[in-house]
Amino acid sequence: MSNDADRVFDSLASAPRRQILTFLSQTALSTTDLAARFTMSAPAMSRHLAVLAGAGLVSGERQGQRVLYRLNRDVLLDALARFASAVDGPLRREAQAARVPREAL
Amino acid sequence: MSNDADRVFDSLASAPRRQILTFLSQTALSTTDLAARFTMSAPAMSRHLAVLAGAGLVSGERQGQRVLYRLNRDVLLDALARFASAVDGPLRREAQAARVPREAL
DNA sequence: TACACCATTAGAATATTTGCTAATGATTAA
DNA sequence: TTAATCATTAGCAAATATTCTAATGGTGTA
Repeated sequence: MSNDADRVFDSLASAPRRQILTFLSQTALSTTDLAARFTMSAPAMSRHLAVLAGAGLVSGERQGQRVLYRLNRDVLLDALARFASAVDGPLRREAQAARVPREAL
Repeated sequence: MSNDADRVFDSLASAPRRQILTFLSQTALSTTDLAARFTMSAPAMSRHLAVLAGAGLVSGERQGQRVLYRLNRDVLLDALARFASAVDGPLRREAQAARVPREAL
């Protein structure tokens, strides 16, 4: 019964996973690359990446032996924006409708 | 060792808690009010509210027997915006600097 | 083929979360 | 004061999450 927002916010509840996303916002990295940056075992990192991928926040693409993970920036920002809209109170509703598209910021 | 962001995102990992925040975005509500809307015991709701209050996302004010909880909208939106900025890649950095203040949207 | 390396899955230990009921505090009203 | 109501804390059980090491799978190279 878990929807997209559930998976995204479950993913973001982990500080290491949020940090992973910030690393991936700079460049694509492999499981081992990331594990080294975290002093964390590769299996543990692999699980974190699986959680993030399950939420659609990252995508892994095999490049030879390695699997390069990249951030799906739009999925993440859309989820944040969607929830931000949901908690924007009645007074801000019309402002929401006239919101400037993210690309224009 | 948990910082503000940790507490905010830990809070948001729970679907009921996210829903609580959307309810509170409309109006202040008491523990019992909220428990009734969730088919959840009052103690369970009280704990959720304690978690949210610990993250600074809501504030409770006693009004006679009841305790009215309100959403601290700015704390929530600031946390979301801060993380969104952190994952905005290099290409968007300069756009960030020129970002339109939230109030102007 | 045989070996090395990277990634993932499996299994286990520990810790945390989440829900309940029961008990305790706090406040108002009879 | 006594009773009623709302909120919270305490104690417990079940489920989940996080980490490790060991085992397995996939890929490239000698």
